[in-house]
Amino acid sequence: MKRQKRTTIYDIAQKLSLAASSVSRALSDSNKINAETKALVLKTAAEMNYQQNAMASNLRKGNNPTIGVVVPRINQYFFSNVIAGLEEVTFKQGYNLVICQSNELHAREVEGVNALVNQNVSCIVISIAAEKGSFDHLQQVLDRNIQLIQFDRVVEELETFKVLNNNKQGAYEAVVHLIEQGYRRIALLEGPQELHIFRERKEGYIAALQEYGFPILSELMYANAWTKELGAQATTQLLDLPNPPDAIFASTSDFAALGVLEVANNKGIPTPEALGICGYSNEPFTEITSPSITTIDQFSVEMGRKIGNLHFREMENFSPEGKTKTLNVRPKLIVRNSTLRKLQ
Amino acid sequence: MKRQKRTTIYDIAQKLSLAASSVSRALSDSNKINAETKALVLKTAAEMNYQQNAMASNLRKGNNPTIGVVVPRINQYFFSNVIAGLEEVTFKQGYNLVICQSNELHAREVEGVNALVNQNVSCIVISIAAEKGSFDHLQQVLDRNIQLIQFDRVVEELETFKVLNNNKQGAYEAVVHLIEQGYRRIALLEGPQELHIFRERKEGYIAALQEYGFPILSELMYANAWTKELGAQATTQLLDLPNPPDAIFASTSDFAALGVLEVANNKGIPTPEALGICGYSNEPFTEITSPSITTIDQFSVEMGRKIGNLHFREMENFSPEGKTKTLNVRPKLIVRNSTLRKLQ
DNA sequence: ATATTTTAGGCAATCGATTGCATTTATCAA
DNA sequence: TTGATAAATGCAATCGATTGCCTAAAATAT
Repeated sequence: MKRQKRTTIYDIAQKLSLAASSVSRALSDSNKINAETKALVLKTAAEMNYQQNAMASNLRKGNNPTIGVVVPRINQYFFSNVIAGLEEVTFKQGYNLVICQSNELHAREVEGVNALVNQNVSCIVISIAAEKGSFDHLQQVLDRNIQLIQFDRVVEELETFKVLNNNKQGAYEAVVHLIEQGYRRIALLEGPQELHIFRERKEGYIAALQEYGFPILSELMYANAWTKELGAQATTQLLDLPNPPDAIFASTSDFAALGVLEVANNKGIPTPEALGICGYSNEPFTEITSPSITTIDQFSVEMGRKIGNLHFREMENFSPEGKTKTLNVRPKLIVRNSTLRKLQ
Repeated sequence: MKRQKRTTIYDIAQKLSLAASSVSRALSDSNKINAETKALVLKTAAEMNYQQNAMASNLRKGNNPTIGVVVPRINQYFFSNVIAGLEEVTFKQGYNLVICQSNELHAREVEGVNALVNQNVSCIVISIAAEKGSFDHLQQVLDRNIQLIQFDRVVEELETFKVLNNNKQGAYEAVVHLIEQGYRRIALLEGPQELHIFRERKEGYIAALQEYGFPILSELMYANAWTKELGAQATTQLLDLPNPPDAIFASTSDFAALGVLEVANNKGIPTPEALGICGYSNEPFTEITSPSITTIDQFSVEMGRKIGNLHFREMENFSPEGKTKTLNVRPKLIVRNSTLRKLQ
């Protein structure tokens, strides 16, 4: 295994009888170098197959042009799309993206964040795990003057940049739509209330009902139904009520909505006629179920781009006062057949 | 913006009146250090909020415990799952994962690979872009003695580790299944033949037909149908043939199969009775279409884990002769309603 | 009590690129 | 022709951690 050493600027310098500093200047396109020399260095570097050692450069410059990302799961539609959008922006800027997944576990989240701090990344982008714990690890990021951008699931009390969906708004619009379609007993599938996104969605649900003068009935609010199976289970119980709902808003996810739909289909309850169903996230599959599922689009790729742009814009004119800036992405209701009783 | 300097080993050394080397030894758990001293250093480091500077360490040690990944699209089901599986393994080993997407463009792939080489990562994991070009960039990786693991879509002529699905096998099994279900004119939707995975699937299709004595009919093989739209278009044309197929194997993707299904549904052609449909990849949605779609599972998360394990195993007992090792992941046919005419 | 081995810790070079400052060379003005 | 200025290049320190080599002290053997 012949380990051919990498070419360094010293190798180039020696070959050209120059100082390493000149080579460095030529490569970094400094203006303190003669045009001819620069051309010569560039040519020689290419010939010698030179590739800069990023670690040396970063060490000396004291910064690492890298953005670290920590998400619960990489292979979840929403997150993988955010990452895709973010990567688009970071790549254009010549930045790298380092990715960790927390698997919804707090301990892994902490480990991931620390690893990124060690790398001295210039920014950490995070959506916190469902399993909440202390947020010392995030405070540390701030103390070290590493930019912190939280998105979607955030620690509210921490003063950082935040990029959020307006969850209350999304839920509100969904429920208003259900009411306008003539549904009168609208049930809610809730997510874990430790996460503010689920609290906000619940608020939106309540706000809409109140605005239209509907009662808020606790028997129609079902806690912790955020998978397909739990959604199905919740549906079975809700439909067994003496006075069952005529619509179910699965505010947790489209997967929960899918569980609802399956139960309805199995029981022969026609959707949308006898039961309206609305999900959250606009997963690709919602378009192709029968009937297709009404849901809320979160513009995930766009959200990723927004995060990236936020970082690079702040880098330039970093404003100490702006540390807490919050960007809101307005979600959009996607009306499909599972709630469409009336012609629009 | 007060920029409080990071604590370094020198700070700790000074505080304890020790040499930096001793601090380093204590932190790296060397055996050349007294147990008490070690404990003291560890305690002080924690108090002073010390975090190692990974760049300095990596520079000195000449390696970067990082695996770089280049895939066409991060947010594609198959790839995001492979990455998730890979991350699982790399994280356990304390390795980082750096991710780039090529967007199917050769130029971006080259840029991404070069960025990773600059970072001096210890391994590059790649699935090449559909837009093929020279593979000098990959040759360079090898020349620099960085491990290269190709997966799924590979440059065959390059001697590297490869982790593959047995595409021929998968396609073969699918077509045999169709034949056993009584389908007699089985059409094939092909992907770009520059990519070997699509060539192999075609081979599997042909092999199955031949084995059962069926003719290979070029009019039933439709090139480049690898999106939903192209799949639908292909189906329309195939069904307009004087002697149309009674089954369509969308070897390119489940999305193409979905396009087939939609056309069939629109035309009122019953599936699976009059038209059998089989996709490829086992996308989540194939389970919930009506009818559900028969497809081939690629064990993507498992594939990611295999890639990671391959790297770490080879690191230990690196065997020069083993440079070309190929791991095959055997795909599995998932039979669903879109091809099920007979009771099993 | 002396010689030998272990153990703990210090010194200083090193990884490769960058950069402030010093120096040389070229250019121009007087 | 000489002095002043600008341009190009060299020198050497630096970023922070690691590690080979060396020395002093402690532990063990003779």
